[in-house]
Amino acid sequence: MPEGHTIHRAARNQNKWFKGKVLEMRSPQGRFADGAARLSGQKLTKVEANGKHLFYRYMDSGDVLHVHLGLFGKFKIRKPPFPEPSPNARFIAWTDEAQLHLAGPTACELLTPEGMDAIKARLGPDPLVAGVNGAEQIHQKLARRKSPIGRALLDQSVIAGLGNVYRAELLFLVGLHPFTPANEVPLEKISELWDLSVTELKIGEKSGRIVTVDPAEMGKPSRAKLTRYERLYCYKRAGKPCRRCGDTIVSAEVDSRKIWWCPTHQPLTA
DNA sequence: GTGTCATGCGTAT
DNA sequence: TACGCCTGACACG
Repeated sequence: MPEGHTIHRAARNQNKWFKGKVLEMRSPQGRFADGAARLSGQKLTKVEANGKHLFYRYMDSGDVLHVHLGLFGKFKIRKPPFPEPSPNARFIAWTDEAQLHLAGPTACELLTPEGMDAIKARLGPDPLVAGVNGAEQIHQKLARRKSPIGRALLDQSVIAGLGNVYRAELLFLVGLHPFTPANEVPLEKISELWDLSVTELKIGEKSGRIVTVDPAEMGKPSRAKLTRYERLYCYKRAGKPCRRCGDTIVSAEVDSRKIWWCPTHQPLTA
């Protein structure tokens, strides 16, 4: 389930197990055989997350492993005794203590540091990178865009790390209709959106799932007590009542991705 | 068991 | 705008 929170969580977890360690590596599926052969036996300096991208730094050689999970990619961390890797594993990498198992990524490639910088350069601010305030930057990028804010939020060069779930939920939380022209969203609203992104993605990174609903509104004591059907306000809730006002959640397609909103909380003419 | 859809994105048209 | 890539979950029968 890869939006930015998943990627940062993966980096944190993988650093815990593999940072500073010499990793053996191979590609059961074969599509990363050359890369695995090159990296195998190298010491992994650290894992960095930026938006939905992961960069594995090998400072001794300068090699960078770039992974993007896309829609289907998944990591597993396994403890010994290691089970047989699935034949479709793009790579497995391991020490004596743990094994990292990757399947189904959109990107798994070797880069130079320059190649990594080029990818980072085209990403907008990432709410999960500490110490960044992206509001001004985002506002400037949107200044000349008449296209809908609902499209802009999935553009990784505007803001890095949001996916379709956070898009719908954040727009609900700030009360913006997804079809609002991006350049008509005032800086204060962008600021609100940015701050909420930080808050919500942090919650997602900690818990490992996207939970935007305030548990008190559902009469629950904590986020952890919410059922899978109670965690979101809008995403995939077409035809259901808004949790706050009871109006019917509606949906539409933007660039062949679905989006959901509450007509009352997110009027087009705000 | 089969079919559809999905938290993504690059490339071709 | 459409398609291809890649996998797993779930609805349906």
